[in-house]
Amino acid sequence: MENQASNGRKAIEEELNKGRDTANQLLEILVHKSNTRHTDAEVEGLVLPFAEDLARKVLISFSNTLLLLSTQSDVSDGVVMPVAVNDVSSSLICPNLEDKDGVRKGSINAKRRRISNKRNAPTWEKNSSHLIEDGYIWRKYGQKMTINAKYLRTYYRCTHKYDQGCPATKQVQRIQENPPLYRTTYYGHHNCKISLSPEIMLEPASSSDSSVFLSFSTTFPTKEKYQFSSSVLSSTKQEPMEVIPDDCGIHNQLPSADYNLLSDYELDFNCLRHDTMQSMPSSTESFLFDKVCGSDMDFDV
DNA sequence: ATAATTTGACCCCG
DNA sequence: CGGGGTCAAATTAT
Repeated sequence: MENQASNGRKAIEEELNKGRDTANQLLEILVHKSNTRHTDAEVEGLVLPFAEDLARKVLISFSNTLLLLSTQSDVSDGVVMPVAVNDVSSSLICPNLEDKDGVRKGSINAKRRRISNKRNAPTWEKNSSHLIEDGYIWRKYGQKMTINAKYLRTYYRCTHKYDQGCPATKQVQRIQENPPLYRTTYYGHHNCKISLSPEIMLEPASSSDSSVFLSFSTTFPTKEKYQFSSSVLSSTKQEPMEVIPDDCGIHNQLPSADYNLLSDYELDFNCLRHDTMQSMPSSTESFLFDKVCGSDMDFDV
């Protein structure tokens, strides 16, 4: 019992640390942005999405912390396990931004002429020790063994490609086995509209119960949902082939625990959709603040 | 029943 | 022609 409490405390600390780290990353991005000359389009198309991602993570950390705090005082509702928030050391590479050493000056000009080719320059890419969830719903449409990669590469497109004509795609390339490492490369931008629950909108100034994301807990009455969403991540759904069953031992600590936290895995509520998709057609699909930067790029079209 | 994944074929492009 | 990306029919999951 005291153990639980200390576990909870530890988890809280971890969450806070994580939030701090993420905020630092965000700061770095912003500083880097202002130190480097980028066109608006570059900032908008490359920097923003990542910054947004980081901001989201910060918010998640807040939410998790709050959740932990509230759960701690009400232990009967569920056991809070330390979610082994093994730092999601994910590094981001913005391929288009990387040439700050003057390697390729033309990119600024090239920003709009990518229409010619189908395979455009990546929007951004990210290495991660786990499968990235980014808040969007992806549909796998292929996989390939590429010539000089030892591992499979899988191809995903936005689920709304056909019903909304959303052009976004991504590739996930496993680049390392032992400490699992994936490179996720995004192409194109989402223009799909997702029904967005107003509660989920970012509302920095709400003073009282600012647990913005905790609205999930109200959206989903039972904690099964949480379990579901957390397990789905590491097991089947997303990257069946490529998924590593025992995600770098992150879950090792947790027997069958129903930890209610949103770990970085669940970070993006994408996964929550799995149980809603059939049953509730117009449901508040529950995720995404992506609307925030919904100024769909000047790209293409 | 519908939706997602699997997987070999197909289709460019260099 | 080969490689990488996508399609689509069959299969599997929900």
